[in-house]
Amino acid sequence: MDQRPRLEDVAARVGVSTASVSLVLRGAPGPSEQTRQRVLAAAAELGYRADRAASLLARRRRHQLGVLLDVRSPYHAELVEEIQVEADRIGYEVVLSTLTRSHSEERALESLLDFRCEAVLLLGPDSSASALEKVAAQVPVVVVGRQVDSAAVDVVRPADDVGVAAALGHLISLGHRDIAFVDGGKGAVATTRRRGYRTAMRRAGLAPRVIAGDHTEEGGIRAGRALVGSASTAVVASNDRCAVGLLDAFLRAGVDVPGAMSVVGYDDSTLARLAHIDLTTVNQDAPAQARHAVAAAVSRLDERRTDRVEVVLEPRLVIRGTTARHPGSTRVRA
Amino acid sequence: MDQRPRLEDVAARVGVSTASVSLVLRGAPGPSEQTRQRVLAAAAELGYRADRAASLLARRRRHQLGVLLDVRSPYHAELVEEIQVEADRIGYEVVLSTLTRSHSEERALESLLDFRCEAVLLLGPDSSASALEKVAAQVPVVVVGRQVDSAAVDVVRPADDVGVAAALGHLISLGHRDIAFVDGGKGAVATTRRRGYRTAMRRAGLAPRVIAGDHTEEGGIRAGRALVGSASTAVVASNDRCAVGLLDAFLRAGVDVPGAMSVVGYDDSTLARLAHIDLTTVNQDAPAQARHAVAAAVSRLDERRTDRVEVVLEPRLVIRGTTARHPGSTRVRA
DNA sequence: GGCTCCCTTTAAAGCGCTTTAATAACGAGT
DNA sequence: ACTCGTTATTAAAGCGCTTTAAAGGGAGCC
Repeated sequence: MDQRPRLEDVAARVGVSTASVSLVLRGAPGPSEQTRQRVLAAAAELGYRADRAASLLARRRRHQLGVLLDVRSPYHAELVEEIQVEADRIGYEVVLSTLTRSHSEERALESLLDFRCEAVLLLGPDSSASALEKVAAQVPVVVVGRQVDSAAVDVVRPADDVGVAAALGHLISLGHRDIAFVDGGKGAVATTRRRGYRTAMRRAGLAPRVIAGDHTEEGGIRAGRALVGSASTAVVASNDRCAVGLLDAFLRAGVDVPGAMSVVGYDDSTLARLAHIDLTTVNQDAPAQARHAVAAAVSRLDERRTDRVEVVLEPRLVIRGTTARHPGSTRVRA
Repeated sequence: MDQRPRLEDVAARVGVSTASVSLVLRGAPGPSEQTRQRVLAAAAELGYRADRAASLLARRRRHQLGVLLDVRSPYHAELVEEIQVEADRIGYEVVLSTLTRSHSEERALESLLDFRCEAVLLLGPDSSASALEKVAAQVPVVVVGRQVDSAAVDVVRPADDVGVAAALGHLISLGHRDIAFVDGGKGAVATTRRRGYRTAMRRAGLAPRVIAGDHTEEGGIRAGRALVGSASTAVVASNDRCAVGLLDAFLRAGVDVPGAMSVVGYDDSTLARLAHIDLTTVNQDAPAQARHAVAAAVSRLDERRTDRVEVVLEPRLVIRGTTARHPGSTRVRA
């Protein structure tokens, strides 16, 4: 067996046309029960599997969603899993494309377009609104996780400002005033969170303090060092990985968390849930985001929706062990 | 623009045949410089992108490698990144398929076959040797990360027994005798490591002690609880995530690591490198594995290799902060 | 001017499947 | 017996691209 069996081979074996075989294998109405049985038997014997490239080409509809992700992000992994499940449920296939050091966002996206996905879901993309619009002209685009100022793309995102504000509110209610924010870098998601922090601080009449950082543990560690000995008694990190870096730096510097310093993360990744870490953080409900994202794509495709959709999900503050009352205002066990 | 431009549209615009356009766009020899320029210009103007399904179908070769992974595994993420880079370099595309709760390994693999990947790389698959052989009858299969008793599939794997033995050797040289192992569950990779542990312990004349567990932090935490108060003074975990769970359990139980208990992980994931965790662990050189795996696939395809290849890479023990001398044999600062 | 020869271009035949319009088969109805 | 309706089956036309054999067009040479 050097060649895989083709539709024609199955047809020949049963003694019917390829059309009949095609109909049977896709469960389309038409073929009689007898034909159906014989075709199925023959297909099984030959180990026949349809060539997806050929079916895609012949079919008008492709029922295929492209997902752009960063395979190294645990948060994306969570989203992908949920997207996959949801797509499965409604009969769509999912094509994954990840960015790597040799595969820029643009490149990975092109790869998805070459597959002629009917729609693409972009997880936390950094592309500009105009770049996204260009893509949206070809295929429905759903951006997950960040805001996009464009009428052309659908957006499903957590209300980052609300999430950050909730984190801040929690800290403020604990008596903290000097609350720093560790930045997540130049990315779109990071930018929104930083802005949310600035706004919420201003509203509370507090002075914002943004420390440079990024969305990795390393960034958190560097920021943590910068914070040691500062006036800040609490800090919000742009994401959980960064927060873990902070915890690390504080641990090494002998800064007691949450005794002397409260820390809040963002994402509620599995990391945060570890008892070891037990991080107070903000949960973004990945399953709900996945469902909405898939629904947005599919409603464009199957229901010919044309108006823009923006789903903003309320994040939920998850209070764990890294936050406590302000050291000055405490004296609890006097 | 309701339809994307086709080859024919570009051809019409330039006033040449589709054949010429195809040749130009793929950089094939033939077309004159002038034609080339005009075609490229027209293609750019129209924003033309080839339909991959159509090209794949028309082309004999597909230059496409399928990768089966678990998107939630950080170790797989690392491998995928390297595979992607390597494939890029030699002009292959990569199709990703992940297992999720709705997408079993079998299902994800089928998906890859439907894409008519020329070869598939399976990251730590749990399928039986016979199931793998069935797949290998259709397409070259490279299993990454575990042993497979079959002449039909290529294997690229770390010498897990050597890695576990190295971990054990390190602990033994530190004076430990009661060294437990936290199991990784029923998976193939976990099985190999468990066996490696048993063998190495026997060789050293020590009594093995295997604690139930799995490859998650939760599993580590449970195992850690079971170990508290036991005779063991050191423990090797089946992977890093599990080791992190152990650390967590010990921390909460007030067991000093590495003072009273040494811990060794497996994978050298980014997790382990965190200063916070600073886990002694075993590095498996993901880039090298990725390179070998891609090379194995490609040599079957491009060089018509037919004999089996098994690459066994020596893992490297990375000593960090979670291991120390046996508490009894210490008295260092007497 | 006629004839090679080489370089460029193209017509046309698929790749393996889907889909539609048409055909065949077969009773039922009158 | 003949028409009409149904239902089962298939021939054939693509889907958008690649590829090969053959055509076209000069340039160079005698």
